[in-house]
Amino acid sequence: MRRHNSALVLGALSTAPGSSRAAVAAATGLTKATVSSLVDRLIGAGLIAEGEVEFRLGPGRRGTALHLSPAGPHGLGVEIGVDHITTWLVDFTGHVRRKWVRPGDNRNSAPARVLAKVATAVRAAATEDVPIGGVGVAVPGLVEAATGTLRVAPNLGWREVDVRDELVRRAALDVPVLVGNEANLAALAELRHGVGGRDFVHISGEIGIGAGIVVHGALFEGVSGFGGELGHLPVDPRGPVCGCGSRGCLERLAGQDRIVRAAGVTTVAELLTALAGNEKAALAAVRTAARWLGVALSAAINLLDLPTVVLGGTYAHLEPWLGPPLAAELSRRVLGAQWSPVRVVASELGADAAVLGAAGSAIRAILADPDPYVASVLG
Amino acid sequence: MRRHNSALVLGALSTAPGSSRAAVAAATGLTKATVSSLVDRLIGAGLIAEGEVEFRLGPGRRGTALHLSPAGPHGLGVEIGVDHITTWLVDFTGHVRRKWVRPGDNRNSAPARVLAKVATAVRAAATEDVPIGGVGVAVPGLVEAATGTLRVAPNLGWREVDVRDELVRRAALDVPVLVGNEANLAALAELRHGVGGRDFVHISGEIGIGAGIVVHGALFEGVSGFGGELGHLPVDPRGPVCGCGSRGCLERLAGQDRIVRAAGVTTVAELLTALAGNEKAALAAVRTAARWLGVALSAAINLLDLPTVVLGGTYAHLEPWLGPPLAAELSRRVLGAQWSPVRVVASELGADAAVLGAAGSAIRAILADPDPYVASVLG
DNA sequence: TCCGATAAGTTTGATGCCTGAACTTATCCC
DNA sequence: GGGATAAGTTCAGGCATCAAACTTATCGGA
Repeated sequence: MRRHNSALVLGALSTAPGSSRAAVAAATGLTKATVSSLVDRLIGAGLIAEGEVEFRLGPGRRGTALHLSPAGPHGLGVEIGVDHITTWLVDFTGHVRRKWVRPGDNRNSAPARVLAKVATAVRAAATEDVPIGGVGVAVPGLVEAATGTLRVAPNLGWREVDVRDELVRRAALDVPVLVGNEANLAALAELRHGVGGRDFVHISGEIGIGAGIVVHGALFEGVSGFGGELGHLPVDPRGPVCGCGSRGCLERLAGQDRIVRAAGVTTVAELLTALAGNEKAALAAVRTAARWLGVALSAAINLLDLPTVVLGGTYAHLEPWLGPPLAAELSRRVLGAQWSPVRVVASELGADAAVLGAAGSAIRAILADPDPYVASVLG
Repeated sequence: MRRHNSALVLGALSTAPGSSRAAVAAATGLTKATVSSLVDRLIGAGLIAEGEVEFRLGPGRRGTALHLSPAGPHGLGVEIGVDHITTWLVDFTGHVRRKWVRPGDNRNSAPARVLAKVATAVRAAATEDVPIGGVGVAVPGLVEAATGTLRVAPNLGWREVDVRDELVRRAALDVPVLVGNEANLAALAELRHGVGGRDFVHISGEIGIGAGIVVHGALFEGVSGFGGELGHLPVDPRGPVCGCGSRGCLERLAGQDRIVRAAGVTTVAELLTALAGNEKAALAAVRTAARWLGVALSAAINLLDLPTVVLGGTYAHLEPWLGPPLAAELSRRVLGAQWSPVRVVASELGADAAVLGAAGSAIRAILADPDPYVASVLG
């Protein structure tokens, strides 16, 4: 009961920072008295801090602004990439406090070896003089959310790795560890820091194409956590064979590799230069990819009824060329488009969305249920 | 608090009817004392009834079985079809108490006219000597769940009809009225009475192809309630033009009409005869439809990570021929299939799943939050 | 400058629900 | 018949919420 209401209060302050106790009471439907006592407890645990006195015209006492405390529990985000391990320390309000990057070829290393490095990175971050509320780990593969097990990560060449348990053991952690798919966590970052609102599909195209689906402000992970595999939607049933065994997967037709090659260049940077120079092959390559993306996304939107598509990763940079034809394709293929047209926007988060989301997932867990953390602080 | 726990108790009895108070306490994590007092209240409101004394070996007092009361609030389900209005009265335990059917061509009638007939049917049902807990209305079109507004129903030729308000006004109802898409409500019926478990896509193919998505035992309706439009997934981007303005929609390639025509017959009955007689054209037509269905469903499953496909409506009858090639297509195209193969099963509910689900949605609302009903009974 | 009006935040007593423990009831088995 | 076991009830205690009264802070007009 108090547990639930504490989360309500934190939620109100998260969406409307700087609210007074009275404003929080109004927003949550609780009484001022209840909010007062909950806020006292949350301040005691270091989750909330008081700020300036409110500025407002007219009569009446001014409220004291409340906000999530920058000294509250920090989230530690880890991204295990193909050629790097990136670690970000993010404070309770969402600001990035510190960043580490360890380059290295993880593709050709045994999982145990890489996880040992991750554990070292986590232990190093834990020596910072701030409380750690949880660790989030982003992995480029299928993750079983409930257990934190990585089923398969094609680009790492990993299979059946119990990332959570391994990490808890090696880093001797006493805080929650959450493991998630890269694309899903990037979508979480978009939800917290981005422009997608509370309902969207976030597409992140690096080597593969992943999607994170956010509905009513919550990540939709599917039944066992394998949801959002947009890259393997069959968009051209008679199309080229894919590594997954199927045919005509989106990844083959609109993936970064395909676009770059069709444009007659070798890197994304070159592609962008070519596009800026209005080179025909590049423009056509992007337009074709947009069409295929449109087919896959219209499937997703007809099923899930989402108002917004956020282009992340490499696609964010291609948005000026990719966005309009994609939007056109969607307006043609989405059944409900005439009532609520689908918005296509570019993410502003860049390539680091996944680490940011990983750190954010740890913070989000505390926001959603602060009691365990509060209890651990207050004893 | 009590509100939430009352729902917990009802939920436990709904999944395990005949449990004793002690068993409910164990299942919910509440204490025996709490369960006792909650059960007293729910019996007083007529939601729960005591049954026989438990039969069990060994020492100790026997518990008294509890179950949802058949005299509890009934759900009234209405289906507004193209050529009929069907009304079912279903008791709190899920048993059908009475059925009414009013044939009539609703396709060529003004919504007001049809809704007047629906209101008459509802008032007639309300004269039965049982308490009505709510009304559910199934409509073949896009429904905005929050407001109960029908945005468009192509087969009825309706647009922008405020079904809920109209019906409340005309039938002078003082109980909740829920309006939902036919396919979504059919999926709810499958959840309550069917073989799909707690996570599945339910496909109902009549004139169009609709899908209801159930995840973690709850209907997934999307952001505004327009989800599950499987029929308009683009499965063959270069395929035939569809009435919706897109190209290669599933409905065109695997809809009932298409299968029947491709088989060289004119009705579903003839199709089934032809299949039973091993006629080549019929077998081929169904096999082709299965392939296209597989493409659309693999999109759905890659996105949503669902373990089961339930074939409803006409497809249920075709399952012996449709199921195996569909399952094969899915195992090829679904990325997670190697870890958790997708199960394809035929629904056993027949054509009436939507009405049943509509009635069930009213009952479900009370199970999920019995307090308003309890308060209305106990005053 | 003082005082009434307004609004934020706190204190206090009452209420309602859950809990744990003791108690009653019912049944088996020796 | 009595001990053991288990269901269900009673009762005192605790905790969170709430409404209402109260305190604090600020404005604006007399």
